[in-house]
Amino acid sequence: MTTPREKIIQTACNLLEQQGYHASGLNEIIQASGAPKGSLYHYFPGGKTEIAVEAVGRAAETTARIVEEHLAAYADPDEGVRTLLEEIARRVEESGYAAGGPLMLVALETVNSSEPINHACRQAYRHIQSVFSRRLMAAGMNEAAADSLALLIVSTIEGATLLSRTLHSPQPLREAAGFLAEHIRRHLTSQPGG
Amino acid sequence: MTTPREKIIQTACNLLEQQGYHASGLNEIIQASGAPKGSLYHYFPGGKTEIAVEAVGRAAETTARIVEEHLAAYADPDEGVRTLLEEIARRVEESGYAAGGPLMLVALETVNSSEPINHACRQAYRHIQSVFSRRLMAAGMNEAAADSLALLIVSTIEGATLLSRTLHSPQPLREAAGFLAEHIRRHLTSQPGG
DNA sequence: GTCTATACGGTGATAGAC
DNA sequence: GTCTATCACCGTATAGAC
Repeated sequence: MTTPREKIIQTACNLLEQQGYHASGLNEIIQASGAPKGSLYHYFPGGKTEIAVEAVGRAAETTARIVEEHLAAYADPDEGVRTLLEEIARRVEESGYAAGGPLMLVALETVNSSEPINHACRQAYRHIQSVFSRRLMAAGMNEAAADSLALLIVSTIEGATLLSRTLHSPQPLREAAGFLAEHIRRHLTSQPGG
Repeated sequence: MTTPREKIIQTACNLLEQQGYHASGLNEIIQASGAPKGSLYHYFPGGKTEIAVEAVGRAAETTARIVEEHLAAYADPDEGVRTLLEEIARRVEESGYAAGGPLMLVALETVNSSEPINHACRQAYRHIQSVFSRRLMAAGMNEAAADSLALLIVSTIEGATLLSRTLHSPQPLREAAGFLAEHIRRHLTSQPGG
């Protein structure tokens, strides 16, 4: 069942990722989604803000699922993170550096202008952080250390994606992949249960 | 000598940093700068795009100077980077997470929509990267290794700033400070001349 | 639920007087 | 150099018919 509401949210996800909040007009979103134009405010009484909040939540779910899949596919978290970064680099490059980091642009644009959207972005990043953190705890780290390292992982991924897109090069993401994998492995092997 | 052109560029720097390109209107920039409104296209025949290009260049110079000062103030690059990150965290926190990372927002907004502005952002990041790289080479690293590590440093700073602003917490920047300093020190001590 | 029409303010940019 | 007036377009949001 693909409701008009669903199509609008998914289209908004892509447009916000590539263009950002202010550059993505309501008309553009509706037209690209193929959803009926007249029922926009029927499905989203909160207007553009509500669409963005829903899109950010959707982007967070999608991202968290991808992260989980990569982390679950390898016996060691450092290898999971490394392949995740390589996959991100592949996707960013494949899109011609037009896509990648579905949250960062909206997060920055709205940090000072929309409390509801900022709240959604915070929840999104905290959710993704928790996925990394749980995996690190399962590998033997205590909660505080896992949370700290998970936050660093998310920060590094976002920064490397930002630089890769801006510089039109996968190098920042590839550098980050090696750096993160090395750091994670070191922290795990220095743990009591390592 | 503070020409109207100069005032406009500096005002644009601040507004672009806080709100981004699409959210900062020409009227807003002119009014906030106190510059005469009628001479906008006399000083900037290229319109809004030219203002943004100039502002990005100015932001890059300012940032590079701050980085250089911190790196020059310490005998070891890892300590310079650590205090730089702490200074950034202080500034971001002090602004109420409204400012920080003068380039990232414009860089992301324009990566797919304005070639001239993207070019300015690329030059800006490359310039800042070279400041780190030169300091690492002075500490004994070879050029390739220094460039790689410098790119990672820039990526990590940008990502941590992004997360700190979004989450309204200095923690991402503080985590990044410790991890980067540790990583840099390790790389330097494993070098031949370390 | 979906449509069309429209209100209302804003945008970047230009023209021409001074 | 600076001003005012104005352009054509776009934005979000709403009203009312069906």
